[in-house]
Amino acid sequence: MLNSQVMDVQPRRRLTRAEAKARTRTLLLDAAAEVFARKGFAGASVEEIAETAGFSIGAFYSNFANKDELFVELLSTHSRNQIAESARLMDERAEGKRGLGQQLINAADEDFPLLEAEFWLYSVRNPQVATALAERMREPREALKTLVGEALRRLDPPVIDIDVPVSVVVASLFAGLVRQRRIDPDSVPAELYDQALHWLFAGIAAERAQPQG
Amino acid sequence: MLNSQVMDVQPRRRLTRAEAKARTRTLLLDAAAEVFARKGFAGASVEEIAETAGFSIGAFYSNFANKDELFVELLSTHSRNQIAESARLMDERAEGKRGLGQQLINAADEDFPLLEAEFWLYSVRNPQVATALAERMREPREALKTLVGEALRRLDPPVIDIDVPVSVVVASLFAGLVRQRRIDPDSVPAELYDQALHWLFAGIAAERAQPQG
DNA sequence: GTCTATACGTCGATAGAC
DNA sequence: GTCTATCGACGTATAGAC
Repeated sequence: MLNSQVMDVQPRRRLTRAEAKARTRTLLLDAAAEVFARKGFAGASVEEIAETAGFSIGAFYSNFANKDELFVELLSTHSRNQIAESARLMDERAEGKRGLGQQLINAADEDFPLLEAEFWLYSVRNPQVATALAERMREPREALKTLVGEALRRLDPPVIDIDVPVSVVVASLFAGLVRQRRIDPDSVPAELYDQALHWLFAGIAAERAQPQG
Repeated sequence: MLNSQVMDVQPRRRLTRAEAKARTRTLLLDAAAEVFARKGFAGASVEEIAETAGFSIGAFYSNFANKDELFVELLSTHSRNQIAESARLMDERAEGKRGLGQQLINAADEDFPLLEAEFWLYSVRNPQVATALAERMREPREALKTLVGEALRRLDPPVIDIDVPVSVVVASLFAGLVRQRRIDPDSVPAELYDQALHWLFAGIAAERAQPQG
C-alpha cells in the first residue's frame, strides 16, 4: 500500500537480481506498515512482517539489518508521501480551504493515523530519530506554510506580514481531529475541519480589519 | 505521580491489610504510567513495572490479573484526572482563553502526551476498550463543552444557538499542538494556542455579526 | 500479601544449505 | 537472495515458601 506506488510489484518481464531484491524490500515495507499499524512497533514480530509479505525471516534479514532500520526507512517513506500529498493539494487547488474536509474523513479511515502515532512515539523515545524526522518534515511543512500564506494573502484585507505560524495551527488541528474522529466519528462531523478553518481565517481577517486588544 | 493524589503514600499510622494492598496497587499504577510512557505498552515488561514500584513480579500478579487489566485501570484513572483538570479550569476562570497557553507548555513537558498516544492506539486496536473509554470521556467532554459554550455566550454579539461542536475543535487543536511541540518546541511558540483560540472565537463572532456565504 | 524460582512460550538474530 | 533450523535472551504467568 504505502510503497507500491514507488514500484510496480508485478512487472511483466523477468527480474534482474537487483530488481528482485528491491521488490522484496518494497513488499516487506508494505507488510511492515500494515503489521505496525495493527500491532504497534514493539508488538510486531519480524516473523509476522516477513510472512505477511510472503517471505521468510531470512529474507527479511538479507534486506534489513534489523527491525529498527526497517522502521526508520518506513518513517522516511511516510514523510516523502506526506510531501507528495501536500504538493498534490497545492497543485490542484490553491484555495487553501476547499475539499479539505473530505481529506480528513479519508485520513481517519486509513492506517495512517496509527502509523503516525507510532512514529511520533518512536521519535519522542529516540531523540536521534526525532531530529532526522524533523529534517525530513521540513519540506512538507514549508509547502503547507506556502499554501497557508497564499490563503492569508487572499483575505480581505490581505494578510502578508503575519509572524505567527498559522500553518502549524492548521496541521495540528488536522492531526487532532483525525485522531478524535477515529475513536468517536460522531463527534467530528465531516464539515468540522472546513468550518474551523473558515473561522480561523475569518478571525485573522477581522483582527486586521479592526485591530483590538 | 498519576495516582498519588488519590491516596497518601506515606501514612503515619500502621496500615491494615486492605490499606497496604491498596497502597501497593497505587504504587504499581504510578510505576506503570512511567514505564508505559518510556517504553510503550508492549515494550514495558511486568518485571520492570514491579521493580520500578519497588515490588516483585509476584506482588504484581496478586494485585492485577495481567498487564491488560492494569492498563485499562490506568486508562480510567487518566480519564478521571482529565475530568478533575477540566473542572479545575472551569472553577478558577470561566473566561475560556486565559492561561491556557501555559497549560499547553506544561502538558508538552509531561509524560501525559505519551500516555495519551499509547491509550489512543490501544483504544483503536481494542474496540471494546474504545467504547468504555468514550463513556468515561463523556463527562470531561461535557465540561469542556459547557466552558466553550460560556465563552461563546460572552462574544459580541453573543452566540447561543451554535450547532457545531466548537469544543471538539478546541480539544483537538490542543492535543495536536502538544504533540507538535513535543517533537519540535520551536515550531509551537508559547502563545500560539491562545492566539489560535482568539482567532477562532473572533471568526465565529465576525460571522454572526455579518453573515457571509 | 509478597517473595523466589521456574515453566513455558515467543522473539530477534545467526548459520549453513540451496 | 532466500530458506530452514536453531540459539540465546527475554517476557508472561504460575507454584509454592514464608
